[in-house]
Amino acid sequence: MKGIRTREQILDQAIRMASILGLEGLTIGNLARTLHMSKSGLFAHFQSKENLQKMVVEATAERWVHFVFDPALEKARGLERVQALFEGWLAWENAEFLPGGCLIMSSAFEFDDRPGEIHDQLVLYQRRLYDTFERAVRLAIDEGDLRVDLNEKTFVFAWVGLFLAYIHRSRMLEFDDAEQMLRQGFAALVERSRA
Amino acid sequence: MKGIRTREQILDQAIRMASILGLEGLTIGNLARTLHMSKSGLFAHFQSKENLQKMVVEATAERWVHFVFDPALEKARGLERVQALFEGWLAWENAEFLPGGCLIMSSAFEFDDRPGEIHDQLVLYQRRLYDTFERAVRLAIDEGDLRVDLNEKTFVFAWVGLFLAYIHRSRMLEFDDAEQMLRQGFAALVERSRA
DNA sequence: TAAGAAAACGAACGGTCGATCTAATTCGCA
DNA sequence: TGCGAATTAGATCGACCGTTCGTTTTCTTA
Repeated sequence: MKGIRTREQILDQAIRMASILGLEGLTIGNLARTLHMSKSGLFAHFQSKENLQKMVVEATAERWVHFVFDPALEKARGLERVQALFEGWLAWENAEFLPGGCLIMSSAFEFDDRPGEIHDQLVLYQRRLYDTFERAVRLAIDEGDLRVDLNEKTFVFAWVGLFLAYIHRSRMLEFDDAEQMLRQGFAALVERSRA
Repeated sequence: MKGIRTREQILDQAIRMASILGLEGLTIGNLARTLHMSKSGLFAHFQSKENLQKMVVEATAERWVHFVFDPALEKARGLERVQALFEGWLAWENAEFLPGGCLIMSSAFEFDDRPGEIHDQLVLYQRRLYDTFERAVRLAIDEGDLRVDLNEKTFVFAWVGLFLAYIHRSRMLEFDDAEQMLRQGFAALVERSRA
């Protein structure tokens, strides 16, 4: 019973560290030291490093659903829901439990050339994210908010691009106009996609 | 004399490996093994791991200038040069000497939360890339190819975003329509920016 | 071609990695 | 309260990390 609770705490901290150091930079010794635990005691909760990484990715994906997807689902289908996904994803990127930013996206760039189960798992969640967004855009078209000749894949491609450029500009270049440029870019994307 | 030549070969291979494994994933032992050298013999060329990483980044940036920037400079200022930068950067991303893709961009996502000299060096080159692109767009405006009310930062922000989305879609999601979507997205960006 | 410089080598260092034991502790529940 | 199970600690393993050392090989050139 207690084990489950501590495992949650471990995963919580592991997500924090992985968002900064990456899934490979995350080490069991460092994680245990931060949590004032022994390496072996922590290790017992997971059976391998790779398993820990998997669980970190899975727990992060679950949080994403709760933090970004579920609230947007409560909005009416159409442009309103698309906007909610946009705001939710942006808030997610800057959430206090992800000090290094969206772990799913940064892990994608980390593991794009490293085959294995983690890679496959990440691909799965990336595609779900695209599917989620494309479905919301498709509904916005059906609802009459966006142009009928709009390609939802094109829309989401540009959307993800703006988001990645935002991450790059805010985290790497440390320009403080990054959020403004993201919002402006997305607003323009929406405007030229309106019905 | 010979040392310089071997160091070039080492850096050549180091760039290859770093583009796949990242600057941290690159290890001296692995690099030496691949080149059929001893660790110590290779190490003598650089004085530390960090120094090797710095030289890898510097050598990559030099190549970028030769591969992307210089050819574009031979084009006439204006939209033609912007297009040349676009094509050059895309060819760079898929160049055979960068099997893992653009090292500058992937390193940026790797080091965005790791302070130090490498981070600062990367920031410098990132900003140069933005400056280069923005200057080319500015010239295209001055030449009358693009709208006078166009903000070159906004244009480049969207451009970089499309490029990052392309990397993500082609390398991570492994969708084969990535290049098509990039070209289509960039062409649309140019079209709505025309004078 | 012989001498000095440059380059590469092999062995070893302290440290950390993930992983595996056994022993001690703590927990849940009859 | 006490017992069995679940959980944590501690010691240790082999592998690899970056780094240093003294030595040997290879190159350069006088």
